[in-house]
Amino acid sequence: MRHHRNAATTATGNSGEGPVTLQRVAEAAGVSASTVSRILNGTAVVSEDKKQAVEEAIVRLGFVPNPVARGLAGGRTLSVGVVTQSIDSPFYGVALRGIEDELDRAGYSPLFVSGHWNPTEEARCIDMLRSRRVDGIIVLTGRLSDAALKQYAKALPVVATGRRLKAPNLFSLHFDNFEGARLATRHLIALGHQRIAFIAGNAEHPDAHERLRGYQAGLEEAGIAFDPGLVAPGLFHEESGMLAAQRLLDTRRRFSALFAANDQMALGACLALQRHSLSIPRDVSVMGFDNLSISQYCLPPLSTVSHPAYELGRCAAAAMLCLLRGEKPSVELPAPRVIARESTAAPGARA
Amino acid sequence: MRHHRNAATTATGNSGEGPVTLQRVAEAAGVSASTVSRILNGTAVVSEDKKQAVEEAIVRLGFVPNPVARGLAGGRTLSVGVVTQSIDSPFYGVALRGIEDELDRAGYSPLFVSGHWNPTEEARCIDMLRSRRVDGIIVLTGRLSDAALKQYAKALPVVATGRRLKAPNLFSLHFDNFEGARLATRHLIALGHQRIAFIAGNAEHPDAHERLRGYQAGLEEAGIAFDPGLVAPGLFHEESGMLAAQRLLDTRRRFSALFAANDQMALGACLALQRHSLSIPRDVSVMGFDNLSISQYCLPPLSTVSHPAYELGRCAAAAMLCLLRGEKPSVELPAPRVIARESTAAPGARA
DNA sequence: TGATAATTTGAAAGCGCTTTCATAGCGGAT
DNA sequence: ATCCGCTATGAAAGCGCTTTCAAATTATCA
Repeated sequence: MRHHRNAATTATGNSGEGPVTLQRVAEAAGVSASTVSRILNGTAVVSEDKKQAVEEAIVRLGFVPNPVARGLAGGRTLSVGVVTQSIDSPFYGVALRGIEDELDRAGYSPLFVSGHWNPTEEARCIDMLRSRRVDGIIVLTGRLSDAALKQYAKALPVVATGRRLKAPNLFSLHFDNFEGARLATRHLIALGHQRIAFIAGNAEHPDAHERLRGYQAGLEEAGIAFDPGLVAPGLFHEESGMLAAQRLLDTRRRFSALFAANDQMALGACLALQRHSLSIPRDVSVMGFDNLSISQYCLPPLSTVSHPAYELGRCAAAAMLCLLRGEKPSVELPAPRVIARESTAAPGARA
Repeated sequence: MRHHRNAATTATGNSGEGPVTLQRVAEAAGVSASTVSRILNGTAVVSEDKKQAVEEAIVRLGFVPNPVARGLAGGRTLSVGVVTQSIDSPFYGVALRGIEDELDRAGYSPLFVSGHWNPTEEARCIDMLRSRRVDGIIVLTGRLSDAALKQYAKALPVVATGRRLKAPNLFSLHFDNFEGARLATRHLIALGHQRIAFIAGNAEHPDAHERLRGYQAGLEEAGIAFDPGLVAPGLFHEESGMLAAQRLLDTRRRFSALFAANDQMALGACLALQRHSLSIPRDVSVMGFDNLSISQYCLPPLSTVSHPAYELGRCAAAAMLCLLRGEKPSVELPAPRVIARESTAAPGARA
C-alpha cells in the first residue's frame, strides 16, 4: 500500500519528483514551512518580500494544500458536511445544487450524506462527517431533534433548514410553509372554489403539519368550515398522492378543487383524477406545493406554490460561510408565492 | 483554532477524556499501537489473545478509526469519489442513490462532485477528489476523454459509465442505448406508425448519438426511409423537448409518433403537442427514454425505455468495491426493455 | 542441544500540515 | 551604549494512523 501522490502532481505535471508539499514550497522560497503555512492561512504577519517569494513559488510549483493533512493537523478542511434526506429527491436535489454553487465560490466543497428521514441514520451521518473533520454541517430539514442539533453546534457550526431555532453557532432557515399553504388555499377560493380537498404530507414531516394548518387557516379566513373528511393523508411521493386522491374520490364527497401538500403528490393525484375521467381543471382544479421544475411541464402545467429550493441551498451555504468566518448570518428566504398555471380554474359545470 | 474532538467522543459519550484514539485502545488492551493497527487492517497475523483483548477494548471504548488520519498515513480513507454531472439530475440522482447504498454496505462513503458536462470541470473535480485521498473514483458518463480516464486509472481504481473501455485498474459499464432506442422504434412501428419523429439529445453527449443510431436502425429494419427532416435537436431537458416539438410541428411535416431521446424531452414535447391541441396518444404517440420515476405519473403515463439508474449506480459501486479488493469486476447491466404505457397507441384517425 | 529460520511484537519514523515555543533582530527609551 | 519590549521567523512537536525495521520470542532442524 504505497502513498499515492498529490493530485497536483499529475495534474500540472510539475518538474521535481514527488508531490508538491508545503515543505517543498518552503525550500523553493527559502523560508521555513511555518512561514508558508502562516501566509496560506493569514495567521500571522509576514514580511512582504518573503510573502512575494512564497506566492511565486506556490504558483510556479502548482502547489495545492492537502486538505487531509490540514484536517489532521487540526486546521480547516475546507469542506462542509451536508445532511440531506435522500440524494435523489427532486426538491432537495436542487437545494444541493445551490449549496454546491455557493460553497464552491468560497473554495469549500460539500460532503453529501443521506439521512433518509431517520433520526438514527442522520446522527450516524453527522458522526461520520465529524470524523471526516468537516468544518461545519448543514442539515436539510430531517427529523433530528432541536436539542441534538444544539448539541452538535457546540462542536462546530451548524445550519439547519426547516425549523426556527436559535442557539450559539447555529443558524436556522425557515420557509413559511404555513403562509404558502394559506396563499394557495386563498387562490383556490378566489377562483370560486368552496369545497377544497387536501392531501396532507407525512405526519412526522415538520413541513406537513404547517401546510395543513395553512390550508385550514385559508379556509377559515374565507368562512369555509373545515371538513376533516376532505383531507387524506399522503407520504409526499407520487404514489401516495394517487392513492390519496383515489380514496377521496371513493368517499363520494364532492370537491371542486384539490390541494396537495407537494407537487409530487399533486401529480399522483392528477393521474387518479384522470383515471376517473375527471378533467383538470374543468372538473377539478389541482394545486401543488414546491414548484418542482417538472411541474411546469406536466399536463396540464401545475399551479403551485413557489418553494425556492435553489435559494434555500444557497442561503444555507451562505449562512454557513458566515458562521465559518465568525460572522452572524443575516440571510433570509424569499416569501412564498402562488404560481398560477393551468391546473386551476374557476369551478365548471360539475362541482 | 482548536482541534475539535473525535466524533465518537460526543456521540457515544465514552468515559475517558479526549477522543478515543487508536493509541488509547492500544493502552487499554495492553498492546502497542502497531498491533491494533494490524488487527484493524488485517495486515499481519496477531495472536488470538491479543486480538481478543483489542477487539474488546475497541467495543468498550467505542473506538472509530479516524479516516482523515488514515488517509494521511497513506492508508485507505474508505471513501470513493463520484463524479456526477449535475447533482440534481432526475436520472443520475437515482444512480447516486444506488452508489450510496452499495458503498454503504461495505463501509465506504461516497464523495459527490459535479462536473456539469464540462471536461475541465470534471478534471478539476477529480484532482480535488484525489487530494482528498479517495480510494477510487466513479465517473458517471461525462465528457472526459478515454485517455484521461486511463491516465487516472494508473493512480487509483476507476469505474466509468457510459463507455466501453478496457484498461488496467479501470472498469467500464455500458448501457446499450442503441438497442434501447431500436426497441423503442420497433415498438412504435409495431403499433403501426410509419412517420416517426425523433428529438435527439445533446450532440456532445455520448448517449445521444447512440440513441439516434438506434432510432435509425429501427427504421431501417422495418424498411422505413430515414427522413432527416423528422429529427430535431434537443438538449436533454424539458424545455428543449418542448422547443424541438414546436419546431417539428412548425415544419408541417406529418408524423403520427414522436420519440424523444429521453423522458424529460418527451415531457416537454407533450406540452408542445397539447398546446397545438394534439391529443396523446390519439393524435400523436409519444415515447421517451430512461423511465424516470415521474414518467409513470405524467398524463398520460409515458411509454419509455427502461434505463435502470439505480442498478447502474449499484453496479458501478459494486465494481469499484471489486477493484478495491483487487478483484476483477464482472457485473453487468440489465438489457434495455420497452415500458409500454398510455402515451403510445396505434395511429388513429389523424395520421 | 545449539544454531538458524520463522514468527509475533514494539519502537520509531513519517504522511503534510498547523501551532506552540523560543530565538534572533529591531527600534525606542534611558 | 544598554536594556526593554516588539515583531518576524524557524525549529520542533503533534494531529492519529500506517509501515518499516529491528528486537524478542518461538519453532525447526541438524
